[in-house]
Amino acid sequence: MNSSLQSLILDRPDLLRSGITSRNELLRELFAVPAIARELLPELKVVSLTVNEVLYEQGDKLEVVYFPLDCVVSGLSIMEDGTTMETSMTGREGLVGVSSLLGSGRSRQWVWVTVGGTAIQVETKFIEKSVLQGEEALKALLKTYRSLIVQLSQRCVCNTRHTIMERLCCWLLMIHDRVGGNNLSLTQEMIASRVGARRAGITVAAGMLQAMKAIAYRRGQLYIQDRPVLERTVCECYNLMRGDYKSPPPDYSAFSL
Amino acid sequence: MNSSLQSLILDRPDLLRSGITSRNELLRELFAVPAIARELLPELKVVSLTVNEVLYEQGDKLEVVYFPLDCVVSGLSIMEDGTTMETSMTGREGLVGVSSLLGSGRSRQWVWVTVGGTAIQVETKFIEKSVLQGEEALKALLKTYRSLIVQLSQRCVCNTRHTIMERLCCWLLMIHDRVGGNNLSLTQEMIASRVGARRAGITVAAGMLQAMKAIAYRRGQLYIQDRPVLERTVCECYNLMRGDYKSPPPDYSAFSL
DNA sequence: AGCTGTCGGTACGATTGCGAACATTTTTGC
DNA sequence: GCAAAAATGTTCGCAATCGTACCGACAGCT
Repeated sequence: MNSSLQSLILDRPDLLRSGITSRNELLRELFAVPAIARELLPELKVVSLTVNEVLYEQGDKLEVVYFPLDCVVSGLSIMEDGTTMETSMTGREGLVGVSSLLGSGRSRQWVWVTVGGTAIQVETKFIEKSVLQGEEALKALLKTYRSLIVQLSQRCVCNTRHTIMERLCCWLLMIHDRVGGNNLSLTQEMIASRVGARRAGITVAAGMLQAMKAIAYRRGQLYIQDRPVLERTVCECYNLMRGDYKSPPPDYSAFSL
Repeated sequence: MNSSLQSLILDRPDLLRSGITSRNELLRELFAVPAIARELLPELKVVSLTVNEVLYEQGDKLEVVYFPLDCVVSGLSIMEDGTTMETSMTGREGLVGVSSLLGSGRSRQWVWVTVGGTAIQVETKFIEKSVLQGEEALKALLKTYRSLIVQLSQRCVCNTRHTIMERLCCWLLMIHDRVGGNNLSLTQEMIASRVGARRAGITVAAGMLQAMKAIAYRRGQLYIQDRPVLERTVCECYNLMRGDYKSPPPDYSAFSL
């Protein structure tokens, strides 16, 4: 990173605090190109996203995109009967609102925050500009498209053929990968809407995981107690999806939250 | 279309016969840009794809892509237990092998031909060149990414929450949209592997559709007898996916097959 | 004509998960 | 402190689907 860029960053204590330069993998990749970094940097905004916050409704114009730092955002389909189902999740490995780029610019889904935290918000037009500027940004963004496609395909398979128990493990591991910590604020109701099952179904499966000492659960607080147990219980789907965003093990010791 | 382009096409009776200039919607869009048309035209190859032909295996390098004209190609996941499931299908509205563009260039899935027919084959590198050349090609291709994402999301929901009957209707309508005709060569075994159900389950559902006079079935030959009945029986998913590739009603009268 | 493999129809028990309750406990708001 | 709301635990009957198997019909081949 050259010195003019360095000074630009030093002017933004908010960004420094958020750990922007390394916590979102896609953003880090974009910033590896100095020209893009210089152009995007002044446009970044650190925002705090809270659980159940709605980022886009179906049909909304996508005017901003988000690079999650430690939050997880879900793409939800809401069916005619009112039940909701998560089809994808995005965390620090990707970008929320990719669909906005160079297209109709309207959301096809509801996009809700599943795990609250911090994200970098940028107006879509600035990202678009980077994409058209050079091959690097385009490649990085196409990679997130592909990542999304892999996730969607596998979840399609998983939801059709695997048990609630397996799907729950899968989902928990995916969340765990995206959040830096073992404590998760998640109600069973919420998990149910994400995994695509009844709340009562989650209660039973989560109960078994508790009995196996894999997780501990208490009123909206879920603690990942023994991840290896989850990894042994999960179906093949997890590893296939994981392979696509394989990231270095989270290490946040460098950041003061 | 300017005259030099015209003469280029006239030099290729094979392409003319295949109806290339209008039968694949994405290709038509790309050809609207004269520069791209001029560059791609000499590289196009008309190929005939037969049922169950494997276009890519998982891990294959994607060296060619296909623009289906009247065939349908499926992206399949093969699970550890050997069962297969379709997660996406592509016909004349799109491009097979999009994932190849500007990325690892390796397939993440098995890609099989579900309905045989004709397609235009192009080496990946030529398409890549077009994409990097101007915004139009990029936009057109990103649109197919989005289309794929919409299909995958909706199938994710559909497979999880809807009955085999609804899913079967959905799948048949999607195939029907992509093929110019009411006669389909499809065994129940094959449909089962696409819809993600047992063969016996398909027999029952297809039996009901026969009783409703929606389809007629005889040893690997399926005839769409009354499409409106299918449309009344299908779940909301079909229309949501359909909305994304809404194309003019197929009219092949202009082509001699 | 006879053999063989494919395809479709059918059956049956087992299982999973659903829909809809209701009970209990904890948190929250007043 | 108390009522209301939220979160979890539990139950029951039922529908959908699975796994598996068997049978008959048909098509292609010799």
